Amino acid sequence: MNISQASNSTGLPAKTIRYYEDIELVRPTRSENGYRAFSAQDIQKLGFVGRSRSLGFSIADCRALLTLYEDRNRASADVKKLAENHLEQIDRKVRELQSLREALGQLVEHCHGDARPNCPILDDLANVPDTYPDEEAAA
Amino acid sequence: MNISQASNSTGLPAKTIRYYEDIELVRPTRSENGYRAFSAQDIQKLGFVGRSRSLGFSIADCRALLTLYEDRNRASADVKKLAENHLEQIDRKVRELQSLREALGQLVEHCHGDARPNCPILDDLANVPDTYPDEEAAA
DNA sequence: GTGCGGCTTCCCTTAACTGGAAGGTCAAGA
DNA sequence: TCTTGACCTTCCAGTTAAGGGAAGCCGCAC
Repeated sequence: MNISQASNSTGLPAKTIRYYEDIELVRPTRSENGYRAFSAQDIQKLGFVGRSRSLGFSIADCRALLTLYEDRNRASADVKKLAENHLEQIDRKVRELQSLREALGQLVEHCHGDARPNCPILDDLANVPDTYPDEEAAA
Repeated sequence: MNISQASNSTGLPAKTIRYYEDIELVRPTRSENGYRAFSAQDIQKLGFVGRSRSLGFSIADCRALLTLYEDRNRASADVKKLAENHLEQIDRKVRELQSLREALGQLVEHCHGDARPNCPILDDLANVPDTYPDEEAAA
């Protein structure tokens, strides 16, 4: 199987597949003409990595998952631990983004957004903490 | 003001400040000995950038915000628009992460996580869609 | 034999820094 | 005066996970 067919089978761009070979996630053999030759197993591994990546696992995680995947004596607890760590990272990121969203949302809400130059968003970024940020000071 | 003092005042690492000079976000003057000399305005701009960055704005956004900040005739609508675009990006990212979290959470939930090798997480990544993923097929 | 698509390698670019090496500057202490 | 140590400088490389593009084989159809 040539690289373009591997690409079609996995949904991964050819460039990405070459990159994955470069970092030794897969090791396709070579045909006599020098073209990469992907086995069904290679395709399987590429698909595995693609799905892992789409779940947000890093390449390092994917490598670990592949190793576990190929280890017939692995403990599912090991896999679960890896996935749970990743889950925690996701949760952290979501919380972070939400608090950020909150802060920026506040700012946007208080900006009248017209042709006048006065702008609470810029004021806040410039660290001119006036009036609105907390209502307690405005009482 | 030397770079370490600028760093203390703004909370930005010295390395980052040098980088910001490199990409011309700030243009500190130089002392006779070649050291960077930061004015109060420079500090103000660095702080502005730091706060914008911590709200997740890209450097390109920061540059635009700085330009607006320094434009006495800017319309607050321009700033608001930039911020709102950014808000949308954040919302998109949060939704994306949440659906990802959902998918991975499902997988983790169904993994018994013990010493046995059988693991639904790996099965899913290997694209062996059996039993659990949708209950409709298990009926 | 020549065109064209597919394949190869190689190098550059991305975003936003961070780390580290080699070397100049400055103030204090022996 | 010399030295030590902290601080400063520039420059180069590395990070993540690829993407773009150039230069040059390979293979097949016309």
